[in-house]
Amino acid sequence: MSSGDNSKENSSLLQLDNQLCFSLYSATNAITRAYRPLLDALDLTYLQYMAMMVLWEEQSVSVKRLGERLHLDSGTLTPLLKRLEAKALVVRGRSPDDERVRVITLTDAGQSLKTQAETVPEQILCQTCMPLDELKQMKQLCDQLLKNLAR
Amino acid sequence: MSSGDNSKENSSLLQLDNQLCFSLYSATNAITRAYRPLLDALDLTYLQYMAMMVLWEEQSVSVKRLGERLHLDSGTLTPLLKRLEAKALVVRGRSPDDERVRVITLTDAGQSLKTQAETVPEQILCQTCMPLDELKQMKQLCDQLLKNLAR
DNA sequence: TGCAAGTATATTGTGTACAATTTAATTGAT
DNA sequence: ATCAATTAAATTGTACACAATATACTTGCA
Repeated sequence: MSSGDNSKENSSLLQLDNQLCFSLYSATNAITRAYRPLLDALDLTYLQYMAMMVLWEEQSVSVKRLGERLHLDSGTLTPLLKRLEAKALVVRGRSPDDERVRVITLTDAGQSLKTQAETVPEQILCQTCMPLDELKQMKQLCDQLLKNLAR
Repeated sequence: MSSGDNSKENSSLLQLDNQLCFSLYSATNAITRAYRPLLDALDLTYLQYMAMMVLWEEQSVSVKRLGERLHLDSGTLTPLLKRLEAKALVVRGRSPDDERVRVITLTDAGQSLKTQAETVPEQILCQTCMPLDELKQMKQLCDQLLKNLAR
């Protein structure tokens, strides 16, 4: 090989990290696909489901707060929240204290969707076919990575 | 609490898996963001970079083959490949054996971009601030998950 | 008090993902 | 040889992500 060791090292380095990033990326796409048929029954996308989870915990949040919880900005959240409002799952009000702030509040329909949603996690857990400790380990590593890359 | 243990169990179950899926999802978004400024220098998006990596390995692939490597379909790949062609990094030809098959081939410009790309992985590796063995472990867990969820 | 700086959300534009459908070429069974 | 079934890509439509910018409200200080 005319280019020798150096080219080989660069290639394998390229591969190592890419395998990691790409594995992460592919696993995320795969799990989103796994959720899809389950969430179709609730007429929610995966992101909408995540937003609803925050609301099921907090009842009422600002766009800023929701963005902090989901690590997303208003460019993603505004259209998402309009869709949830169109489905009558939330109301997009204003804070009386600060007219700039949108206050997203769960409706009764939004609240009652939680009962149906509670069957979802177990089904996904099942489909992963992985022991709980490995899933926990994975979560811990992802959280560490996210923290280290925090913008 | 009027709803008692059952509600508590459902909630924690809901949380466990969601923390996993959501951590995975957030980590993937974070790493894509980390790549962005580096890839901007190459005028590539993260997905375009991944497609180029397949091409740097294989020189020439069908859309089907590329889709198998990236776990994506023609709905995602066709517009992507048109963009790469518009940048003159690839040529979208046809197989002489089978006119249905698009054969994507690296151009000289596409090939020579590899040299610049070789500096990227190390920089990302650095930014993760994580030991290699943890990254490898993470990759292994993601690969297992992907395999178990394979469509 | 008035206005510059800051903050919260919305908008615009580009580029993924992917389901569903369409188009065009190939194959295989009769 | 022919045509139904299959296959490979492309198209259409919806919904994220996110950079860059715009808008509207609030705050703080001269």
